Amino acid sequence: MKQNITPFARQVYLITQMIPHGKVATYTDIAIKMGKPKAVRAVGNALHNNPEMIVIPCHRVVNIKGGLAINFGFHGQDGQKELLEKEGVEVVSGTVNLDKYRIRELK
DNA sequence: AAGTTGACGACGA
DNA sequence: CTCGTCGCCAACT
Repeated sequence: MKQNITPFARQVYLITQMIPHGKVATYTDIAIKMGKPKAVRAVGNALHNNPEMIVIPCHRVVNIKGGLAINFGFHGQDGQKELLEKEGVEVVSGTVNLDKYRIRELK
C-alpha cells in the first residue's frame, strides 16, 4: 500500500471538493473540467476509490439525470439526501433538478 | 501484458 | 419511461 491514489483520481477529488455549497455537479462536468469529457467513467471509478470520503462531498456529485449515488458511497444510508436538502438542494426520489442546481461555473 | 469491471452517457427500440 | 448496446477512460485482477 505504498502507491496511494493516482494523479487522475486526485484531480477528481480536487474538483469534487470544488463544488460550492448548495450546488451539484455531474460526472460529465468534472470530466470536462479535467479536459476529458469522455473520461466520465474513469471519474466515477476514481470517486469510488474515495479515500477521503469524509472530506469529499461525493453526495454533491450526480449523474446526468441528477440521480444521486447514495446507493453506493454511504452504505445505503439515504441521509445524504437530507444533507443536500439542508444545503438548499431539493431532492426528489434521490434526484435533483439539474436546471437549477447543476453548477455552471465549473465549466 | 491482457481481459474484465465500473459512482456513466448517448442512442435505438 | 425502461431495457439493451456501444463507446470511452482508468483501475483492478
